[in-house]
Amino acid sequence: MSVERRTTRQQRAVRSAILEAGRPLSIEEIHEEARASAPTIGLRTVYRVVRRLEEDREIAPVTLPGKPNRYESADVAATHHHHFHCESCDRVFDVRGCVSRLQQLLPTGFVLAGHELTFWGACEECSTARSTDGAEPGRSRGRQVDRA
Amino acid sequence: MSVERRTTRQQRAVRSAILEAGRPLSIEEIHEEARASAPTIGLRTVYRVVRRLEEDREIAPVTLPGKPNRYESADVAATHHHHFHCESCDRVFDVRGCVSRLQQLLPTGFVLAGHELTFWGACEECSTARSTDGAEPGRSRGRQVDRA
DNA sequence: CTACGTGCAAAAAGTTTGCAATCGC
DNA sequence: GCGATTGCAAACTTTTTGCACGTAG
Repeated sequence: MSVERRTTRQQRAVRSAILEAGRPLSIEEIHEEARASAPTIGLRTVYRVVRRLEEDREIAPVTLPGKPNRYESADVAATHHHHFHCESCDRVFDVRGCVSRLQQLLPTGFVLAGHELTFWGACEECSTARSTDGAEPGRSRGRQVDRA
Repeated sequence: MSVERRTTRQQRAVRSAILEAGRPLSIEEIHEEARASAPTIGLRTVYRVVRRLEEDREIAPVTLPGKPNRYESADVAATHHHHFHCESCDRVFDVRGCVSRLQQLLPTGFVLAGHELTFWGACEECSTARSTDGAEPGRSRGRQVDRA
């Protein structure tokens, strides 16, 4: 019945990459991050582990307009929030809070099941870099950026 | 110098399909709609005409999470609004109005360039159909659904 | 007379899979 | 040792484009 589950270095690498990122990661970002602790890990494995984590409800997909899915901790996803896409470094950040009275925007008869609010622009690092000397934060390690 | 421009039946079919739909259409929807007035039109032509209309700023792309682009009249796009995706019939409708004070949701230092608010659920036709007898509005001709 | 339209094949981009070698347990 | 797991390359999907040739403004 139950499928045997083995815990491998690769699985741990993928899991912690996502859970500790503090922001939604794309498959490629997960791959890069996971290579730090499992240098030989291939895309094949990243996709499979991500899928399994998703099935196990440990992580949740984040869909953005025009972009492939990203993934974040299911715990984070459970708290209603939205996303900011930095057009400069292509990273995505969580944005706490939301707006109210959305249903009233809809035409009569429409049943609201959910919504997604996506912001875009420049993240703190990129806007700072550009206004000072034009350096590209680009590939720097993502960190949690959130304020009270 | 100037490029000769010929007006063909196919071009007119694509243009009016989009401009008169009253909601954003996918390439496939445009294709279907255009076939009504230009029965032999191929997908290749739809893509090319849509691109040209986009370059000429007659229409504007609408990007939704996880979906291919749709297109709507540039005039409509010029008025700030958002979109509702019906999960039942897969059509997208315009939603007038917006919410305020968005910048204050962002972390300090983030520069906001734009945002997109996408709703999903059941449109009027689909929610009505399901609550009465379960009929599928599905492929019915799209019409403007908007209220004051 | 050329720009335009068409069908088809195949490129991009992203994701998934076949299968032999590997390595937890 | 056994079989789940891995990793590379290749297959797949979906959307978009290049080409060669016929059509039509």
